[in-house]
Amino acid sequence: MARMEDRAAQRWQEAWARAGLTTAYRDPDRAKFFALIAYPGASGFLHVGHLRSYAYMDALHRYHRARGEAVLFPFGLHVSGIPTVAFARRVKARDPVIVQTLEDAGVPPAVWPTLEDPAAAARFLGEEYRRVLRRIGALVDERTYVTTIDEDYQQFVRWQMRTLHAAGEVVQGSYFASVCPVCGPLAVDPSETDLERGGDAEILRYVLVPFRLEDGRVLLAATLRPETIYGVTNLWLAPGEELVVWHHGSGEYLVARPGGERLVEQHGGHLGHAVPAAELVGRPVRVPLLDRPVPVRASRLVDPAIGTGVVMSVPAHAPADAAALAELPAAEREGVPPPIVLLEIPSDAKLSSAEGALVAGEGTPAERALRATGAKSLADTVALDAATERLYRIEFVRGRMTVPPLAGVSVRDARERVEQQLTERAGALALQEFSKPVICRNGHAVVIRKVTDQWFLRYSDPEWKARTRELAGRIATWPPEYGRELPGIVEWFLDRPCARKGPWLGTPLPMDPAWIVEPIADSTFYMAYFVVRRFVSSGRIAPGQLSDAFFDYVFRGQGAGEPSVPAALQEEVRSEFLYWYPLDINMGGHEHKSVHFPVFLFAHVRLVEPRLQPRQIYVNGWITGSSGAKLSKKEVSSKGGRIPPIDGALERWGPDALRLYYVHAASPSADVEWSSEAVDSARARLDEIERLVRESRGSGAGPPELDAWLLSRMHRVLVRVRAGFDATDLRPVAEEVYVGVPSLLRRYYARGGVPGDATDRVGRAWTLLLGPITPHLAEEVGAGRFPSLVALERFPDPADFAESTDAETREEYLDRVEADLRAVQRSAREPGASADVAFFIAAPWKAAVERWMRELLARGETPTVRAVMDRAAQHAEMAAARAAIPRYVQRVGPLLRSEPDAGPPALEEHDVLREAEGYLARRFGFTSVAVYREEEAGPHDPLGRRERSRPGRPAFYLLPPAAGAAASGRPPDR
RNA sequence: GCCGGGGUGGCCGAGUGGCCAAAGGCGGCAGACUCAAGAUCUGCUCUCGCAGGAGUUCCCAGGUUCAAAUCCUGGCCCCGGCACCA
Repeated sequence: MARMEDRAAQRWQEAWARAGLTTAYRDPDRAKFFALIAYPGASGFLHVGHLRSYAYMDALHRYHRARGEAVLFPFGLHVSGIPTVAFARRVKARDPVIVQTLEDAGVPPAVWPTLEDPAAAARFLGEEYRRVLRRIGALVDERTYVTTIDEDYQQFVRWQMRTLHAAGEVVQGSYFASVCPVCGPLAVDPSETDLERGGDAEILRYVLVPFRLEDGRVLLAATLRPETIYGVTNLWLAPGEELVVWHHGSGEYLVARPGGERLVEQHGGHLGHAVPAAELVGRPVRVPLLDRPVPVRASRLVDPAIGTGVVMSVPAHAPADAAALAELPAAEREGVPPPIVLLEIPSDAKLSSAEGALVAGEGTPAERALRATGAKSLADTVALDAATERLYRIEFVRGRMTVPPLAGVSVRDARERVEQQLTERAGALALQEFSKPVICRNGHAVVIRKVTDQWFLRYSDPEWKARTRELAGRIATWPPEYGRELPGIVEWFLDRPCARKGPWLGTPLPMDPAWIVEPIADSTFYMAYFVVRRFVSSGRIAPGQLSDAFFDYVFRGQGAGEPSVPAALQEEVRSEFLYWYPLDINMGGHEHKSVHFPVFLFAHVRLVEPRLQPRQIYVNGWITGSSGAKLSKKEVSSKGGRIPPIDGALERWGPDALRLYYVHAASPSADVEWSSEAVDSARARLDEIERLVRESRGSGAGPPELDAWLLSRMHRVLVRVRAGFDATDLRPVAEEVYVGVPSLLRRYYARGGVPGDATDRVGRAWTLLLGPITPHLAEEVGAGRFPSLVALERFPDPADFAESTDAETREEYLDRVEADLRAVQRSAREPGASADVAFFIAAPWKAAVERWMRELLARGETPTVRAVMDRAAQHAEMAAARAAIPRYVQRVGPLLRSEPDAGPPALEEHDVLREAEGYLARRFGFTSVAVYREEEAGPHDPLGRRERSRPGRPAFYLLPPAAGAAASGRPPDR
């Protein structure tokens, strides 16, 4: 069945394409809507998670089209950088995970070898993505399709880089890049597309402090806390370690070999002969800045692979140093000065209880931390690491220096100052290092190398930044919180490398073609290029004609344009650009919040005039796996995976159930854990809706008041649906269209309505409402009801459906009555067993009394019995009720406060209930329904229930069935 | 530490002063339909109550108010980013 439906879906998709919906056109008489999804990267096959944003975006485009706007929904593929190269490499290696996805996607093994070439893989994946988008019914403009390695796109990127360069925003400087000494530069990235492991490594920045031996050679100690120089009591080397001499300038530095190699990468120089640690242990070195002698000692705490293999010992503040000293034989401890406390936590610092426990008690901070965490020796690595991490953190955030030159200075500031002094006066150096080993795909250790001619985009440029921050502060965002964050992100944005050297896909940097423009930098302004691309793909402009002059003219209105392009054509492109721009929405996942979206704003600020700046950024959540993490390839698999691959999902549920699921599952910016069950239920809901829409056609005639109610409610549905779409908030839209309307119709039928003119009108409008989110279903149920395609129809207008306050008031009143009946039935011993009901409509005086009481409340007075009675005395018609008023005032008084001040409904309760008798009998299984006015109900109300009646809330008396009839327990039915 | 969010019923998730014991969904229970199952439909799903009511709830503790999930103060905890740090 699913397969059949899938075929039907395909038929509609073809019909849309034939109707020209996959080609945008400009219409100067109409408003336009231009919105897109941030380029997906071509790293493999799409899975069900990727389609969420497309479902959203397509629904928005379809809505805007139905509102009569010209829409442009472009699609292109980002293949720059490493992911596509990595994909091709994994195909070549026949990586089992990749092989599985190839099989799932139905790619015949004969094709696999062609995917071993990155450019071919990129083209292949692009076609694959387009096929999937068609299959879910997304109406993307076919002529915009482009990949970032197409010749015309590269022309565009070259223009962009040259323009930024000319504006002084592309500069060269030095940079520490991650490099495999064998394979070349690569990206250290958690996705590890290029790495075997270590993708989550961070780059640490050590300060290398020179400690001079009496013979002039220097031990270079690596530290992350240079301010602790004031507390150094000795140096540590690893026992048995072999140091090497690093010759740099005129100096001879002693360091462990791994650190020496890093130093050569980052500072040059060369490594000389080896020096055993044993030769150095016991000798004195001088602490720079302080010129104080301290001894060298050996301890197993030192890992020669980390830093320089030379460690400053600060036993007062480093738990590990304290533990190491304690392990030293007494003889060796001789000559090591006592711990020096160099900072303290001010007594008035606000500490959490955990922090307080760590720094409480006697002894040095390190001793206290050891005590608090229970770390006994260097062997307790877990406890020791905890002690170190927690103490460092508290001291850094809260600590104040106590040693003379810096007394009172915060540790944060002291660190900066000490580093500066060490660098200027003592010749300290910096060393960058990964926090954990990083291994490339070919098994080599990755290093950090200093690159002196790195190309940067100068995002720190104050003028550029200021203008971008201004845009960031006013651009619309979804969710709105992101808009509050965005200016800060822009503010802190640093210069970014914008090109790399390496075997990557992308555009050579025009100023220096040995460099490839980096993947973030080549996709900041491409939204504009989509407009031009439509002329290239239709053959009207050749890639070779896309000169700088052409782009200057089209995007910036500068110069005379490209001579080889006819002026009229060039003018057409320019108008087209000015028509579609500014971009209405750029939509992308969280991962774009701190990089892509900011640089997208930067680029626009620099390249186009203010009126063309983008209007909205839309951050959508992910579909996540069971752990809440992004879907992994392992989870998405036909074999053993919990989540079906895309084609499988489309076959199983059809495109619309998926689309509804995406839109309805959660707030768009929230992550949602994938749930097949939820898609099942979306599927079931659509089946029910299809039935209801089909049933809505008929020739019956229902009660006219009921029809009025239905149409009036539909009016409100339309108002809310349009508001939701206009605010790009689709979840409430889905709520109305897929939950609200069905329950509306069900209620209509239950109340005695029949398919006829009213339901037909609702059915037609509803079909149109279904269009944006579930377009295939809309076409199915719309066939024969509309002249051609539903997708070509105008969105329904609330004005087409008359509001009727009377009708709605009446139904609300009945709702209220039903709720009361149910409440009583619920609390009764035998629920649902009532046989007869008698209603008592409140006497008219009650409405007057309630009105008076409200007036008193409104004046801030308490509605006392006396006040009401005084007033009643002036009204002759109230005389008969005098005895009942006090009790009524007392009962109703407290209730009025919490009830809305709407007053009693404007309707004739008696008539409404009489008309609803049949309905209530069916609904509650009553054998008879009677309605009386309170003042004439005496004989029918042996228990005096009629007194309970209030205006708008009739009292009633439920009569249990006669003993014999009770057993039947006739259930309610519609 | 800074910036931005957040803590709601078995679960997900709406809700920012008053028909809120709190939408909707999921899950659960009961019934209708069915030979049966599924689907669908109806009702219920904090506690108590043989009459439409009462009690106690929206992380915790205070406060403002006639009225607080919603506002204020303090606390605990969680998430994202940056910074910082092993």
